[in-house]
Amino acid sequence: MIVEQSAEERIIAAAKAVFLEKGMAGARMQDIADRAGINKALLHYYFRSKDKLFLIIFQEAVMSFLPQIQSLFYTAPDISTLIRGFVQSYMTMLVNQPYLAPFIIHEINHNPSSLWKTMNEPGPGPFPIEAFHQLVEKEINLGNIRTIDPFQLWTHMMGLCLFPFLGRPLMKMVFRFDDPQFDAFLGERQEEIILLLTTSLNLNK
Amino acid sequence: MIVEQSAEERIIAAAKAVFLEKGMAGARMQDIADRAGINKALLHYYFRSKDKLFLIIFQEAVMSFLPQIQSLFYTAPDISTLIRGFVQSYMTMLVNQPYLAPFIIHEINHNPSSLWKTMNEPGPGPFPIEAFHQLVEKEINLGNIRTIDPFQLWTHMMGLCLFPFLGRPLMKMVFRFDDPQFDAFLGERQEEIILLLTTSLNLNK
DNA sequence: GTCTATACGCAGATAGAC
DNA sequence: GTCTATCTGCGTATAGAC
Repeated sequence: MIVEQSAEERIIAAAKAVFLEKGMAGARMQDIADRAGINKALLHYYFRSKDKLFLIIFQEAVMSFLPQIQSLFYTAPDISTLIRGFVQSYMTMLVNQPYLAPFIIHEINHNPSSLWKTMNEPGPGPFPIEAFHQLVEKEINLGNIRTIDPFQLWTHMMGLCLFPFLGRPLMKMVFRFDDPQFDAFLGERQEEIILLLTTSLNLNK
Repeated sequence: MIVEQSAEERIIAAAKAVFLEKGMAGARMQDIADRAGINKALLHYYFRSKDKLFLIIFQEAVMSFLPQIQSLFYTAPDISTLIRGFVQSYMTMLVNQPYLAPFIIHEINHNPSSLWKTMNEPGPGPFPIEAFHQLVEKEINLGNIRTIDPFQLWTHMMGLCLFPFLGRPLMKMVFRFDDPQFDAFLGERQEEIILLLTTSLNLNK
């Protein structure tokens, strides 16, 4: 069933598509208006400026970019299950939103202040780093994994999952992959990352 | 001793600084002229357009971004030495060029065609993926490392080293690190990456 | 709320003097 | 080669009719 969208909803959807693909500096209000099926003036009627509209899209994007793994912490019986669940759900999300990672990386490096605006909002923080910290230390004390800095482990997980979505054009060129080959590579990568992390942490007893 | 630079050299240096910091869409010809100590007209005298100037800087950046590890292949006695040499030299380069990684990632995703122009130039290819492929397969056949797709290993190495330089603002926020803390984190990261890779490949006998 | 028309500033590129 | 002055188009934002 097709639902009628209000002008405001159509603008948000259009702005999200254009900003994520082109970035703040490359996006054009005209493109957003065209995609939403309205004209430029109406954009300024609903949202005063390009900056205001961008901030809304940016904040929404940051929230979906930072892994929402609170639930994983409370359901995963051990860190092996956590890693597996994280890698699978995070990479699936990235496959479905191919522009998200390059967008976030670019914008946080060029306008860090908008990142802080996002963080100073009410509600639960975007990522429970303390909980992750405690879980890793618990597993180390139990002798389940080797000694490792939780910050380093977090960076491993993020970097291993994210890089293919950031460097895709480069990798396609260096590897001489076409799109189907790259998709196959991504599919195999989930298990490879899980294997890499678990073997290094001594989880594959 | 201070060497006199020609106007053309000063422009290239200024363009490199501005383009890497702001990106193609965010860079301004006026900024480049100011930094080079000349005026806008002279930019167009030496380089016909912003696009032409950008392409020069972009090609140079890609060459320094793709690891130049040909020499490592011929001097490293084994893959453990290769990994260690790669991680140390690559991360040192990235520390010294903090804008390089975000710049490349953004531009290749927004103008992939310029990447192909870069690659179709004469001279040695930017990265000897075949040589890497053969080395990994040789080590697998010798029983020195576990079975692994060389493309996956390459992606591990790149992603693990690069991500902190791409997500720095995000990580500083999530980890609540200031600059000295982040630098210390980067220093420790080199050995952590080497440990992660070697233990997972069964190289730490 | 939605539109057309337009004001305003900015940035890339050029003309032409020296 | 290097400069000042200027042209031109584009993009954000606003004015005002309906």
